[in-house]
Amino acid sequence: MARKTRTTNTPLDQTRIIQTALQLLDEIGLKELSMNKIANKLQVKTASLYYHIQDKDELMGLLADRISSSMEWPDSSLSWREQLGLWGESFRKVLLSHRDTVDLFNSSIASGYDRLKQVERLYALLSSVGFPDQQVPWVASILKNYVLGFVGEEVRLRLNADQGAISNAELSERYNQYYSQLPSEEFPTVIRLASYTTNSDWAKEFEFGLSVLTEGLAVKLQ
Amino acid sequence: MARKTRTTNTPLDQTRIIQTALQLLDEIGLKELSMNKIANKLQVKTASLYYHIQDKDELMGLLADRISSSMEWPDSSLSWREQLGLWGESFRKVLLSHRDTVDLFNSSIASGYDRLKQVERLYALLSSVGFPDQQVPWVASILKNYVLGFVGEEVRLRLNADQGAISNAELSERYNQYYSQLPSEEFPTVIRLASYTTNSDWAKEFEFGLSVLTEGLAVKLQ
DNA sequence: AGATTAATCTAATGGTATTAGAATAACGGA
DNA sequence: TCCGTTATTCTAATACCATTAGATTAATCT
Repeated sequence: MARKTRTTNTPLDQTRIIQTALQLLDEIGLKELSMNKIANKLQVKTASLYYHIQDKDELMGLLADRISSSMEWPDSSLSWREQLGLWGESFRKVLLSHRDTVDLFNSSIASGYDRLKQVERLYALLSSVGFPDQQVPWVASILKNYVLGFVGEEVRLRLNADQGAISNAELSERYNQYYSQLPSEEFPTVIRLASYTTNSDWAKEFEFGLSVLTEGLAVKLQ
Repeated sequence: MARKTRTTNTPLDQTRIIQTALQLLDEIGLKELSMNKIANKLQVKTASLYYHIQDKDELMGLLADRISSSMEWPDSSLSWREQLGLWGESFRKVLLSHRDTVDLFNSSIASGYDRLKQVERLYALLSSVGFPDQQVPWVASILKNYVLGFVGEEVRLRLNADQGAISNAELSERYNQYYSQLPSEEFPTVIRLASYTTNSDWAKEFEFGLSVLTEGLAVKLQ
């Protein structure tokens, strides 16, 4: 009965909170992720979190930063087209590495160290390629938005499939049915292309879009 | 004392709820928009809304649909490049016509009539341009994501300026200060380009990005 | 051992979406 | 004009949410 200190739990700190929040994010998704549930998982009362963190917004920013720290970068000896291609794949991989990462990135501004570091690297790449100073942030924004938009859609549609535990073919069939029952005079093209609106090869579509961008950028570079 | 029916308020219906919600959205923004506040503005108890609407998600979808119904479409006699340029401007205008419209569009799937109608029109345009059937949804997605991403960023940065009631030049100055205090060995490019990261002419940057896309698409069409 | 600081807790505030079931209003027919 | 039926709105409750002030406990230093 004399020893008290032994029973104490491992102390709380930002790193442990972020780690647990990230784990919980993958289990229940961003919309369900609450301070209460994070505290519960840490076997701690909710208010304790606020000693280590300002508010939920800050925690979300830290989460986003933590995730983007695992980004891999292409070898700078490659051609700029190859570098941009690999950058895109790498960024997409990061966004798919944890649940709802796209929403997380969209709901917090990139002010942490790791996310700013990605900006630095992309700026440097574009600058070395030959884009004029004014256009570098513009082009970076285009590229970033493309990947975020694409993966956002990819996840939304895949989730639709997963929540029903349904295969890609079945999902396609379901879409076909939905579109077919639309008034055919109002939506002829949507109906005609119904079978193409579901995708079986996301990587291929991703690469197609990225190549549209790089071709367009190549024109601007001339 | 005999007449009762006269004092009754105008009856509630979906249209009136949507109208009021839209008004309130512009006043307080999407994050503050709650069922309680909508009901208050309608001088009605919150539960009454649920007689006319399934849940908040449905209401948000109806809102998005209502907003996108005001989209204007370019004359189909123009060249496809001009049509895409005008389409982009028109879509951007819609997204700027009400507060937080980008977030609204991103948080609800396009299943209503008006939003599907926009998809139909864009598909038809791209199809008539000569894109193969498989690529039409891909290209449409690229274009839609570009505009959504751009305006999303535009609004985020403009909000930063507005909430402090600050001019564009002052915002630029503030960014300069923030970036300058970063470690210069870690962020040389970001610091060097600091003065270009704030924009004074959003329309111009928007057009630049859209032209990158159209040039890239032109290559694919060959 | 005592005092100081750091960390966590209790308890409360004021919000959120949603629902079941009671109360009221509107309407159609006798 | 009254009655019963249906359509609409209300009351009241549930189960959450983020955040904070202030009390309490644990850890550290002298």
